[in-house]
Amino acid sequence: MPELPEVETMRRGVLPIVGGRVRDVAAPRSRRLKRIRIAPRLDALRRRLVGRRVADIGRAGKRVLVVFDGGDRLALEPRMTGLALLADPPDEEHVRFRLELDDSPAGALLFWDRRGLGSVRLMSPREFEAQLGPERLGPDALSVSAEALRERLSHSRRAIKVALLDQRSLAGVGNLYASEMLHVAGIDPRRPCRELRPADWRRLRAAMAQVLEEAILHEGSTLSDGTYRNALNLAGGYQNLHRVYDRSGELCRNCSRGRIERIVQSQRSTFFCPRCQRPPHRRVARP
DNA sequence: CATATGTCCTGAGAGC
DNA sequence: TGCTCTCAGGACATAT
Repeated sequence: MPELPEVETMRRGVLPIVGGRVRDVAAPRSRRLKRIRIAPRLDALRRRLVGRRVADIGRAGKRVLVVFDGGDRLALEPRMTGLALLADPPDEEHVRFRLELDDSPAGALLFWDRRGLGSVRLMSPREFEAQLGPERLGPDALSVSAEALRERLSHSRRAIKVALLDQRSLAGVGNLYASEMLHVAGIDPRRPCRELRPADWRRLRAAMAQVLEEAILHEGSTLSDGTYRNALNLAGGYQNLHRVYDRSGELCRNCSRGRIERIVQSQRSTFFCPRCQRPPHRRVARP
């Protein structure tokens, strides 16, 4: 489930192809598996990309962007099980797309995706603006200010955990890191955004930066299914530092007394410590 | 307008 | 053992 830290790790891992020139593109077919979304069609993609140089590797929320000279961008969207790889893939069957390169230390950039919910899309600058511009994608969670965070979310009636997953409001946070950052901030995931106070937003912003930066340092989280890998097909290490995610019934690593609970919000699992993430005391009205 | 729900997809694991 | 069922949750389309 690549979220911001995993996708940022992919981005950094793919940086060696900057300067490379596209020799060809390929979308290997597996008889057994459905085809992932690739746009435009492969022949059009080939026409537009062969001969182009890779100018940069960027990131838009949870997508890796291969930026070509001329400004077109190839957006690799991993969704649940997608990987951007320079090394040999976990298996050949699930390789969905190849960008073959000259003048690059890596011969090819691969998009591998076991479940096939991901996509590969080439966008002109106009298309990029329409599909992944500020109208569609909120400020990046790694750099958002406390003020912008509050401005984007504080009017919502939704529970804070649910709102954090809305990519239009804030880009990059997914199910796992939403639980983790709310635990560090000491905020109950069920609290409606409108009831959070300025101090809560400041703590949340600090916890967000702390958790995401720490996770990037450890190259993301490889969960028990082992799917997520960096660009060299190596597992991440942040799963060993999870405070609440997938730790139901275990002791809280902060207070050592609460037991982590699992609840369901918007059909997704949320994990929290009922001791460390209590609802706030009501302010007592003075006479 | 904001928010909620259904859908896609594959493989792992549970239960019988 | 092998079958069926459920679940995981990204983003988007559709419904309320």
